[in-house]
Amino acid sequence: MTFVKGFTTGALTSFACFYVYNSRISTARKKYAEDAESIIKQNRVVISSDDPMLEDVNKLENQRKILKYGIPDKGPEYNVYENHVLNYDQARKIPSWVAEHITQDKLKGEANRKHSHFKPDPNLNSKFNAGNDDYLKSGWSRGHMTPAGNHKYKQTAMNDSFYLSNVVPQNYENNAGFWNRFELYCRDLTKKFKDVRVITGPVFLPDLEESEDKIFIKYQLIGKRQVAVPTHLYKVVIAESNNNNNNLIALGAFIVPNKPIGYDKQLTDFMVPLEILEEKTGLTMLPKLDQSMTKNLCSVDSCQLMSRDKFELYFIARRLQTAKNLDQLNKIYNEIAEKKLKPDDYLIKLFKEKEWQLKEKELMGKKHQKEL
DNA sequence: CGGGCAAACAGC
DNA sequence: GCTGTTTGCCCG
Repeated sequence: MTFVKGFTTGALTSFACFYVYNSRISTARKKYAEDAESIIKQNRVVISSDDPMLEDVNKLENQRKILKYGIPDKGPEYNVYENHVLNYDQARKIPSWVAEHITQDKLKGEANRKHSHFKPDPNLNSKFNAGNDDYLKSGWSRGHMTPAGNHKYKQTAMNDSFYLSNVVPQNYENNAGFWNRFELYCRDLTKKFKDVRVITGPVFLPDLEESEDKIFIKYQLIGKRQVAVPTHLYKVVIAESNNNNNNLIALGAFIVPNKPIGYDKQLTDFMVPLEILEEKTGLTMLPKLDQSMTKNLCSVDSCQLMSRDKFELYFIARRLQTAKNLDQLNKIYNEIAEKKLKPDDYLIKLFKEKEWQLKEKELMGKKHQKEL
């Protein structure tokens, strides 16, 4: 079947442009193009279904016309930072995924979050950037996707994680509690696995209990820029080791509600098949991974988060180290008894060291006052 | 570790 | 005068 149609001078020039500039046209293709050109010179364009090359040429010409003013741009496919890579969702003003590689070396170092500050990401199109004021007094915390604690080895890497391109509105209690323990668990995996890779991001899911015959996804928007509050957060964890020439790749996918999660819940309660996570996010997470070569993370590892006692002792230990005087030190230490926790040897040692240090300091202070 | 808030301060 | 940034102190 052959169609013959008239054409305008515009079509001729656009075709000529296409012909001149598209260097990808092969020699064989060139012949078709030349044929096409000779037909064009006769004021006719022939599109033939049994002439695939010519049809191709016409398709491309048509595409050029349709997209005369450019292709709608949803922003970069991904942005690269010192120690993480992410894709930013310009409509929701949050990342759609954040990828990172965790090793033991990266978890050691002097980088400290007190030297970092949340701020808009200067690498983004400012038109779509979120601001601190969007989060302020919104009722939601600024939750890191790749956590600050995964970048201890380098201050600039940690600073990068404080760009709001790496942040989503997260429930306070979830962020400080369950999610925090989840992140600690990921770091802990580096003790068993040489390489740990994690992809983290938001998910928007319908509340099936609330819906009846029709299903809706409902989510809050905060601030003047209307930053989207995800209903859930996900993590894909890939842990690898090659001990005894035996290459083990462990894979786990998790979807956690963006709300307080108690100690009664286990990490495995939130495990989902990767396919489900991919379906819900619209992302093929690991296109280059042969999944038949992987094992379930929670079958080769306990997937056990830190217990309540251990966790509370853990951050009491952190706070002990920041105590500035004996009064404060004792106050923090007394919390252990108040919460009916049993201090471990490490914590007792830490307290004694700090106590000695502060006593010394206060003694020096008094001596100094007397001299004056 | 994960966060916030308010006072003090600098700058226009 | 107001506004944005730093500092110190607070919590789970």
